[in-house]
Amino acid sequence: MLGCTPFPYDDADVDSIVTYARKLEGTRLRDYVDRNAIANPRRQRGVVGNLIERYYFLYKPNNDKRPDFPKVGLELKVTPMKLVRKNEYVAKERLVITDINYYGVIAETYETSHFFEKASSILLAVYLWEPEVDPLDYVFKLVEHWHIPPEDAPQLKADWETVVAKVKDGHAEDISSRDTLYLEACTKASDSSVRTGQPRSDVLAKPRAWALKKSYMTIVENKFLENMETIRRRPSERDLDLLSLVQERFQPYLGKTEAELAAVFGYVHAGRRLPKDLCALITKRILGVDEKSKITEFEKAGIKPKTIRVKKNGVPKESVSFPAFDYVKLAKTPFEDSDFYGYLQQRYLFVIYCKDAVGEKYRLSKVLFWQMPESDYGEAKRCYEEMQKHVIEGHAEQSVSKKRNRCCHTRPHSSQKEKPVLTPQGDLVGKKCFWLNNDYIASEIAKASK
DNA sequence: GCATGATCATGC
DNA sequence: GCATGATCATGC
Repeated sequence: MLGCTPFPYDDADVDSIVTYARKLEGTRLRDYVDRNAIANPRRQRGVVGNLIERYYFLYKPNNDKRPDFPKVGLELKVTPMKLVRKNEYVAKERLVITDINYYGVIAETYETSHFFEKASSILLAVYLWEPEVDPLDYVFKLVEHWHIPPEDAPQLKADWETVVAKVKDGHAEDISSRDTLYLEACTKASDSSVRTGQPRSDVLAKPRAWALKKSYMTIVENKFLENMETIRRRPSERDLDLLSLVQERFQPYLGKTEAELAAVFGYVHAGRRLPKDLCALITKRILGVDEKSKITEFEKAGIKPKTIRVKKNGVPKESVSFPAFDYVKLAKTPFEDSDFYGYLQQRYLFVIYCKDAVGEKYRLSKVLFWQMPESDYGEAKRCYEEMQKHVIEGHAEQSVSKKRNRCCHTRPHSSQKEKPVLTPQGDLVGKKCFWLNNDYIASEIAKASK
């Protein structure tokens, strides 16, 4: 049968292609490619994918709109993962699916869309990227025939529609990756000054492409790993996007006190106080996920659950802390490259408990997805740079007080017993971290509730 | 009562 | 034993 094709697989048979592709697992490009045959063996974008097409699947990379395996509508995607710590792999990049044509997309529905067609059948080949390693020596970790999982379809559709709605409103120039959870409209990297037309406005917009987010791809690629659980949807919930699903699940528990919730889920034990991470536990239980598991949907969208206890006056009892920072690193890292900047882009599920007007008890009052508005990054940057200035001037022990900044401050994050850490001047100072001001959080919660 | 400092609890 | 998230404690 293989004799019918010029390939080492039957290009009219998906199974044959996938079976052949799987043999990549555990091997390297070097196993198929003669180094001398490669004219320009530089590290460059897409080089691994191109070489695989040419030297493993034995076809010429095409740039036209047809699928890579046109007879069966199968799209090949070759993409890197990297190791961030022991046993923890993350996607190194988003997975770009296809360009967005602003003129075409407004005539599509999600189900008839170009994106849907391209994403419906993907041959995913994942290799392990390593610094300082020749691309020919990257090892392929995983080859999968991937389809859109049914449980992700509602969220992907919601994301797709969010982006397309902006094009329909004549605001393609306002599209941002921040608008969506799993699927994003990412800018095309080549030249950031390029602009293109859009159908319902004369304003030029950046050209963009549909891409599955990095956080999403991390989960797709880790799916063979354990301790990750998907929220099991009831039939009536099948078409809900993530926020609606979460809100629906929390609905029956709103108004209950922490003690009541703890009792419902069996966390009350004589002579023992309630666990400190009760909220995180309860969130998982309300969503029907084992307490030891991570929630697949939250990981895909990079969402962290966070308890917020709100006092009678509407202000959270505590500010929200981030991990401690390194003085030496802080001194030499610009805000835009900092860990802090990364944390600010974190998306949260705020699980909000309010103290009721009469009693003294906190009651579960609402859940809310939150992300810092971009318009506040400038204020956060001011805080960062003020702390940076203290460190550079040899006053690492000095914090940026809450009164000096609308959004954030710095504070110690260690006990006296814990050992101090080095500053650029070689002094030893107790660890500190950035915090989001509780009154800032209060105003953000109020904004979202309007 | 708030801002800031200090410490606890848990998981790896 | 440390990193991280959550919360308590105290001094103005």
